[in-house]
Amino acid sequence: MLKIGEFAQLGNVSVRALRFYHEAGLLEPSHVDQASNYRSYEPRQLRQLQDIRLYKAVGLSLTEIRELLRERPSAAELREILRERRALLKRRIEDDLESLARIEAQLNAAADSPAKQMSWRIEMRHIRPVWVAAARENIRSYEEADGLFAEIERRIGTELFTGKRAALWHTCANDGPQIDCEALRFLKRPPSPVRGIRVYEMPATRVASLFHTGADQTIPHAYRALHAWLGRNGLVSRGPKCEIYWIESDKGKEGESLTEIRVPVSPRGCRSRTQNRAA
Amino acid sequence: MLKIGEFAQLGNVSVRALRFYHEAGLLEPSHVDQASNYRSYEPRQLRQLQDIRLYKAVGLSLTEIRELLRERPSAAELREILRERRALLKRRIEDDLESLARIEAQLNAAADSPAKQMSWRIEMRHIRPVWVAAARENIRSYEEADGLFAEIERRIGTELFTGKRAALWHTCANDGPQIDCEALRFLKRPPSPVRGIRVYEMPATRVASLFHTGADQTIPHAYRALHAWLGRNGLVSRGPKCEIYWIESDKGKEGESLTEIRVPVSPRGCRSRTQNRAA
DNA sequence: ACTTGACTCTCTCGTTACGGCAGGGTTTAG
DNA sequence: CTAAACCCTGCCGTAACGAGAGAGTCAAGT
Repeated sequence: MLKIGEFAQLGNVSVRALRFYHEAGLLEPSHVDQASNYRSYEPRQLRQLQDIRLYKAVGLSLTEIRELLRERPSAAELREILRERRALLKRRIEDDLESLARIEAQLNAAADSPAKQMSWRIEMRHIRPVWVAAARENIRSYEEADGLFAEIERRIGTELFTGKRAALWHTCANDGPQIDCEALRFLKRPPSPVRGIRVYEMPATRVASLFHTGADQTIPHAYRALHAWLGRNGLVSRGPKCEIYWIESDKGKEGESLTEIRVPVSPRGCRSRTQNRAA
Repeated sequence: MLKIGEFAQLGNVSVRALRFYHEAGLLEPSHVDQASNYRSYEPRQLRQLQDIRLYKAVGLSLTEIRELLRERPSAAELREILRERRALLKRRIEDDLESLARIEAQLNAAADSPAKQMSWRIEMRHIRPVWVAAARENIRSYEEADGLFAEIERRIGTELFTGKRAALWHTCANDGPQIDCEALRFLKRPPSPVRGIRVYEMPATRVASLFHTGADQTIPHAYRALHAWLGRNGLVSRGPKCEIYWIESDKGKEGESLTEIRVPVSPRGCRSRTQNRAA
């Protein structure tokens, strides 16, 4: 019979932890004095304490450990649990390393343009599938896009809209004389069929996303930064870029505007039929 | 000006988190309505939110992030921080993998002797340096060790003792006719010089430790398990094993006894002059 | 003007696995 | 007999929010 202090020392845990395990039903002292409430433990209980520490080291929570102790699992079951844990751990490690790499890329980006002081935050995002109404046309100037939006808004009740205006740029001025613009509105739900307007569900995608604030002239800078970032992160664009006009500024006060640029990406070396020259 | 919900959506965080960041002084809304307490944010604040998420991804605490945001660090400083984090992460990963490996070894140990049902828990422990009083002699039978303990106890006041009796077995019955036993008592502090008894400080060591309960006859099983475990973990013994008699049983009720066995170890391939044949 | 639904506010509690007190009883060695 | 060393219960604090209650606000449609 050991007092709690000795038992704690032998088991390499704190007295406080032992009391906690008692309260949590993980390790019941073999005897509790009626009068003084002193706990005592028997030598053989050391084994159970060591088991608890073992499970803790694998990353199990005390609740899970309690279950395990109750069920007295076989070695095979233990190995199974261990395998799961190992897999989980490896995933976590990979995630960590990946995010570290991206952060490093971000820092390098900052170093690339130290004079500019303007460095962009670019993130990967998972986009859920969403229903859209679209009007696509070849236009000669960016201003003509307004007409496309107007057409969507004429054909579809505004009460179905969610979010703001957006556009897919299948081809832009950089790529040649043609500007192939698909004006978009996001919809709350699949609408009843509409004539004159294409309505479809955009599939889920992974995109690199960048937010641009301020005057529209600086948007090309943002694009250059985005493409540089893609290169550093071993990614390639695999479709038309999407702009979402979260805040559209009135002429004169352009500082207010907020535009999100999304480029669907896949790892370099991954071929896709939807690959776009524009990217 | 964005309402908190929109801002949260654009920044990929929860409304709750934004309120929390406000309270914590991480991200002050650009405006709070006097009457309704509604928070509003400006588009440019998105950048700061993204920074926060970036730092969080590196593993910084919100407190640290707050400092960082206040100090507006240069890219070079950021890289420094990142390097630290990366190092820390790598250490953590290695630790995790190491403990996983040990646990797997433990499971294999259990598989080795499924019939026995008796599987031992073996752990690595770091032993702090400690002062000891020792009496060492070649003896012919284990019972003679009692005499050595008696001698220590005669020569040194018992008020200096801490812990229980222990013994270093430089040579044991397995190794030949000679049993080279060093009886030990741990001391609270370095004592004044004593004649007739060797007193010295045992250095810090890493040991593999195993607790044995029950009848003394099963101790050899424990030793075999311990050596098997060392083999599986790529460790070799590098000195005399130490037994600590935490509970010494009276004859008749041997179930109560508790003996710790410690073997000082080093990674395989690591040579040492104190290497002992007995191990 | 009224309602409805979508937002928003503050406040409190819950989470994990204990650590660190305070305030008071117990054991043990000298 | 007393002092030191243990032990007890009970309460608060941790990090970073999530969940939910209960109440106030906003925008749109009737």
